[in-house]
Amino acid sequence: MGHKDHHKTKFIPSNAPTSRTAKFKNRQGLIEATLQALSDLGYANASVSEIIKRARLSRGMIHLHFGSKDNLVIETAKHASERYHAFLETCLKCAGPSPQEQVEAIVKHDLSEDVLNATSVRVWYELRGAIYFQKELASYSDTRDERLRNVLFHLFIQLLETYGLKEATQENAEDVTFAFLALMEGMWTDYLLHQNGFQRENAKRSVFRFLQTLFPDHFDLTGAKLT
Amino acid sequence: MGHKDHHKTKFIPSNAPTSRTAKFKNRQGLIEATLQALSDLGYANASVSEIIKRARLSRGMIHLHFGSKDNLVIETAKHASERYHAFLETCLKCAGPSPQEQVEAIVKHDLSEDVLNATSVRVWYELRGAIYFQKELASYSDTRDERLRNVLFHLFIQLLETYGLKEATQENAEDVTFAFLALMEGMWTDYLLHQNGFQRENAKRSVFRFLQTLFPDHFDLTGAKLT
DNA sequence: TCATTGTATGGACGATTGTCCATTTACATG
DNA sequence: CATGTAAATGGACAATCGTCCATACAATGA
Repeated sequence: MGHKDHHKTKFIPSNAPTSRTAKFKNRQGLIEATLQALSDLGYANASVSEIIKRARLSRGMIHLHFGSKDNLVIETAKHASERYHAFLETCLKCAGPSPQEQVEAIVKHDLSEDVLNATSVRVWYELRGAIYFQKELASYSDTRDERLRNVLFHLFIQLLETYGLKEATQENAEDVTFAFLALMEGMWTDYLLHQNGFQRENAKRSVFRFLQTLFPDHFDLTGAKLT
Repeated sequence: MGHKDHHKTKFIPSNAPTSRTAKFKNRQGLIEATLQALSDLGYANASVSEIIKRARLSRGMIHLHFGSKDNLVIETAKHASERYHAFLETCLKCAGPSPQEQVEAIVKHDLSEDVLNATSVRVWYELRGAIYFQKELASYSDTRDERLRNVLFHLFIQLLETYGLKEATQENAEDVTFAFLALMEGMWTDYLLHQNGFQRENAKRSVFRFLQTLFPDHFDLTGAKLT
């Protein structure tokens, strides 16, 4: 069949249809509403009723767009994960090329208000808790995954080579990476548990103090030292 | 009233009744079953039915012993929290008195199989997630609370005074405490997310490497240095 | 303008939730 | 052994859960 598109609208199949964009907007709205509900009520209480109330849509929409509630939650986790990594990517691109500047960018990203805020931290915790009975979530609820781990490993290898408070062994770099990630992760937990007392600046200083101890030539208490 | 106890059983109101101990045993059983259910199914799916199935008791028991399911969960959190702190206390008592040995004891406690195991970590995560809509849980689901924080703060002050890679300022000790706690916390999260790949020994070495960097005279990769 | 198509609505459904209570069971005492 | 009290049972209850579908709506193409 190809004989019948003789005066179709120039092969622009469906460019302007407001319904398409409206559909997408509703889909997006459901995901945002799920994030909101997870944050407000936790996984246990984020029911279909609560989600559609926040999305200002009707019951059926979840089934229409996602097939099931489980699927909606998975797509929500996917969305959150992608947003996290996309923003991180941007931060790394904007920062200077030196390893210490790259590490600094990661710290600042992870402690920024865009990433470390009441809603996100809650959502990450809820999603991680749900991994056990919703295995598909595992791949989307680990922000410190292999990707980030590898980036950091290579940055620390470089730093260890430049300066040697320790020798630049494989094991050293692995340990530093491991400890650094655990440290950042722990900051998030601290934020979750002590949201009132948490001081973003203290957290940042504490991390840079850790880095300064390891690499006195490359870091000080405010971030990367430019050499 | 008072004229009628002339030959009551010597004021021992109910000493030997096996029913009392049986009741206590059932109460304890419900708490253990709740821990199990939280670990197996998560907070969202740990229903009354699932809990009593594990406790091998009848529906009504939860209401009899705890008044409500919410209350049962709170008591369970309390129980877990007390167990954690009691064991920590024991570890600190058994360890040597020097600050580096005390810190070592804390590390080994927190990374021991008694504390860091599949069930516990799951339960802590679930309980923390539930804080937002069950505020009472907050006081029981933070293992790294003020108590532990103060103990560590004073240990690090001592260590900073003995040896000065940094000066023994208030701020320094606070930062070290903060970072140390975050580091330990992060280990737990890593365990939760990568249970298969997690190596207890690597985690321990990583922590001691961190401590060694800060206090080269007091720690090496295997723990406290005895001087 | 009138069909056709895909989107959106909200009520119905059975299953399951937590709570409660009328019974039954077990045990200590008279 | 009979009696009374505390412990334990398991079914009834309304409320809510997630799923699904008959219906209504809006936009597109002939």
